[in-house]
Amino acid sequence: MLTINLIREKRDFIIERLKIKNFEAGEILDRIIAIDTERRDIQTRTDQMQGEMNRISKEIGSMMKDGKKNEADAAKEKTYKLKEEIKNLSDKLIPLDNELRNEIIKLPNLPHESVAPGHGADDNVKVREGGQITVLPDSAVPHWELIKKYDIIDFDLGIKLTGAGFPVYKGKGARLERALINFFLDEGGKAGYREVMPPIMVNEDSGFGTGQLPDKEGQMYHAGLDNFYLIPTAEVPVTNIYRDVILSAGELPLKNVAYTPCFRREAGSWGAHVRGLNRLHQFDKVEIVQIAHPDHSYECLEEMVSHVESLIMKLGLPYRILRLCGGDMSFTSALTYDFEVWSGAQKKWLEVSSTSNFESFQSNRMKCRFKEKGDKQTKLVHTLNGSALALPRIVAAILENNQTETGIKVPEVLVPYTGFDIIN
RNA sequence: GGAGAGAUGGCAGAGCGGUCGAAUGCGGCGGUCUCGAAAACCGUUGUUCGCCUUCCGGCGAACCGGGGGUUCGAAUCCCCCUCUCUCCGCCA
Repeated sequence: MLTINLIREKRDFIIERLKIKNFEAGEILDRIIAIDTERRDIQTRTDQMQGEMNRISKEIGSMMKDGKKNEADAAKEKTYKLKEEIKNLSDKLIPLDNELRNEIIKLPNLPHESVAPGHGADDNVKVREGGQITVLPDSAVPHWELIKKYDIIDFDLGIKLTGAGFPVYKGKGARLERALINFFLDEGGKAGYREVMPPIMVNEDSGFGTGQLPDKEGQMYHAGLDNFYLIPTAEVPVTNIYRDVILSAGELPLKNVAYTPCFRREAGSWGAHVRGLNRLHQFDKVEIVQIAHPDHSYECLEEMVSHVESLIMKLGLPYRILRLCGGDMSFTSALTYDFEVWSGAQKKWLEVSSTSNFESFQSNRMKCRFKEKGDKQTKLVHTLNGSALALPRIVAAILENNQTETGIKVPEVLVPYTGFDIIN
């Protein structure tokens, strides 16, 4: 959520920046500015009247004490009309506040100056790539055949238990999944992230704080009886740890890493291109989240990018890093790097991490602020997060790229975690 | 699920219709003392919005879990909601 101050002061700048995201902001901004002007006018007037009212009430108090009942009654007479005027005016204030907020939350975050214009995936900018593109023999098969062959992930059983997109990991498949989670968590710990285990259901306030609500309501599973949402990513609970909190500059950046299952309804996005592990309703992910000082948040972002990159390198997977163009970025992000790994048998790139700086977009929703030492005023922190990493496509890539005649070779770094070096 | 009690500033905890943004203690910050530290002593100490101020700041409004009501006036009285605690029940 953009701050009202920025909107008041930099209307034209916002319009320019949002063009990069192919968003026409002019009309909304003008509406916001008009509502805001009216709101301030009304508040100024009600504040004045309320002050007058408070003064008279105090006078009545001391008159009563002094036994001047007649004077007090006369003063009461004066308040009746004033009270009514205040009510008439202040009744307008709440609807105006709501209206204002409803308009402001329609505005996406401003893209960072390094973000290229563009409309979709084709316009993303390749930052760098690493690893060797895997060349597999013609006999190589995609992961959905490998998991059947070795009986390590069972989609049909998941359909029986729940529905499509809820796989059951079995035997070495389950072990591999757990090994990856532990490996990612341990690597996060080594990089200075505190491990947390948050709830995987959140309330409405948390959903709003990170920007899932009201926008992506339909993309989350909702437990209606209690009004809880199953998290689509650990970003939601972990970032909301700092909702309504005032930090001191000295404690920044705060770094947390969390493993959670993630739940996504993925309404309307199924098709032939999302076979097997490519898209699921429930999947595992380790997420890193940073709460950063605004002056240093882009250094934090670079550090997170290096961390994610190191994970992929250690797993020995070919990868590339993309800086998303304006049209492909999320509503909430200021700058996003996507990480993709090469899936040898499908012969395509699979997105395994999205690492972003949200600047103050989430913190303004969450009211997460900090104070500089000796400073009275509060400022908004910057929030960042990244997948480090999302499991299913990593598993898909490992299975496909590492397949051999005799079985699937487990990446060396994972062997201490799995307890085996081949799936056969 | 049943019965009862409660929710006040960073924490603990008073206040139960007017002078209460709120006593007191602890903590935090600044200072005195000290070679330095501790102790002691002194001072200071929330957030949001609006108006004025080119800085420093000043003035006003609101906030005592959330929402509504009574009243000239509400932390204090009434209603609803949420949450917490205690006992009972159930239970990994």
